Amino acid sequence: MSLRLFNTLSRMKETFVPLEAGRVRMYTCGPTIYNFAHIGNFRAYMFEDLLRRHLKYRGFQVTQVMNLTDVEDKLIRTCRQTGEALKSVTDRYAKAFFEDLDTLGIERAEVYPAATDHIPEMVELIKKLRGHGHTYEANGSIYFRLSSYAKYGQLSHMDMSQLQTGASGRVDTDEYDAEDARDFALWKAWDEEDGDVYWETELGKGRPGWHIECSAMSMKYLGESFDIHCGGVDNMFPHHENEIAQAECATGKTFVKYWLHNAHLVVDGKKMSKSLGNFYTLRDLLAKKIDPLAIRYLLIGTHYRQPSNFTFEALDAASQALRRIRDFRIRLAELRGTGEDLAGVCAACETAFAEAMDDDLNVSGALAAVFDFIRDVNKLLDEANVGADGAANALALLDRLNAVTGVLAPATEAAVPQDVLDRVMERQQARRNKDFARSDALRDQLLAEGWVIEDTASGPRVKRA
RNA sequence: GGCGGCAUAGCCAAGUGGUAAGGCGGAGGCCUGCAAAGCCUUUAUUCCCCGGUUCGAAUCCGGGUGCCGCCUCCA
Repeated sequence: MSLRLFNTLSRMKETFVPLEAGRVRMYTCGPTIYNFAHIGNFRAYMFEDLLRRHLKYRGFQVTQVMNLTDVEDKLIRTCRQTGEALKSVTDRYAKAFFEDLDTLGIERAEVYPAATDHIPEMVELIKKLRGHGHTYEANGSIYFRLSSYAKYGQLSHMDMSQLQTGASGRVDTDEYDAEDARDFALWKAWDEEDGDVYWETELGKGRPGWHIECSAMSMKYLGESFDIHCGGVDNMFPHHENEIAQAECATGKTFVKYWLHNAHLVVDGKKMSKSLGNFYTLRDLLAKKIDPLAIRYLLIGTHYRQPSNFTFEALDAASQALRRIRDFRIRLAELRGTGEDLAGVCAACETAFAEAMDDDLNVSGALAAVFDFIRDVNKLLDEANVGADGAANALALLDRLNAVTGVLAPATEAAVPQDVLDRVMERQQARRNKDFARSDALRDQLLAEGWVIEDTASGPRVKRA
């Protein structure tokens, strides 16, 4: 079975066939680095991480590009208000962004181009569009003339004549000098509010419009046509439509083959907002001592095109699920001797897992296969039929599937302190002496300190609570 | 006002025409000195509501209700 992905262009699942055999080039819309990213943002990056990991699992060589938007209206406003230099703000939040990616186990993309490092590329692209007659100038700014591109709206399937200007309430249309409010800026002429944020270019003194960076940088690193472009559903219109218009009007080629959009995250069934008190950055959750892998588990657990409901109850369930996985790995790692090689159950699990993932990244189905496997193997372990060889096969399988999901790794256990080990031994001695009052007291005491004691056939096992 | 998506158990969540995956939680049992872990049984006669199509609908169609997204720089 081959990988099928839901393409927004066709609104259908399509068999994935890359432009170049064995290789995937993908562009994923990245953050505006003017603040800490919130868990809704991370849902998008998590989905893209899952996609790249599965592509790699399926043997593709992946080149992923994620932009960092480091010049933009809000950013300039912030700098104006605080007096801090643009670069200083963006450096700080870029650093925080990468720390957060590491915390969540999100793999690094191959390239993270920043907009301000690619002004010449954007200027070149705008010049090309101007040469092809797709632009006009007004008060020093350069706009893209939408009416010059008949295919506009192909992605969002929007009927341009039905759009209500300013309906979102997000834009003060008076700010625009465009001939038609639907035209968008490619290059914005400098004005006083921009302060020292400007570039002197052939297009004049100013700064790029937001959409142009993605067209310019994606084509620079991935070519004029590439395989996959991802982003949140909110970016479908107008951002991605504009990217298509800019790229295809400049090159005359198809820009992107597969467009993938992730649905949003809600918290307790409601839109995340500061006024509702349900707005969380990753750092907010870490401050609550939440296991970042539980956040990863939760974010990954809902199919990317379904709205996901983030609740603390679900987060707790995710922690418990991780514990089950980790305990299972501990149990396997302790096995000695020889026995059942588990080849059959391993193969069945991997097939079911891969088929689910191939179906537009059905990660819920894939994880269900893993839990079926865990239950089946636990049963065999209870029957004492498995040895180190079978355990090695099972652990190797978990490692392979962990490379895709990132939630099947062993617990990172710090060494157990000697005084804890001493008391475990003391308890064991008390048990041999049938002094259960003493042994239970020691167990309670250790539990209160965060250590769980489990008595197994081969002796006591110590774990973090 | 226009366009699009979603609604499945206490919670999270698969399934999109053939009789409800999986995880968490709850209940009972096995194991255990007692626990924990693990295993077994159980927990939605039913998939937001009302109609319709069909031998058959959570799945298709129509109408509601609710939530979410977009309508010119929000993942």
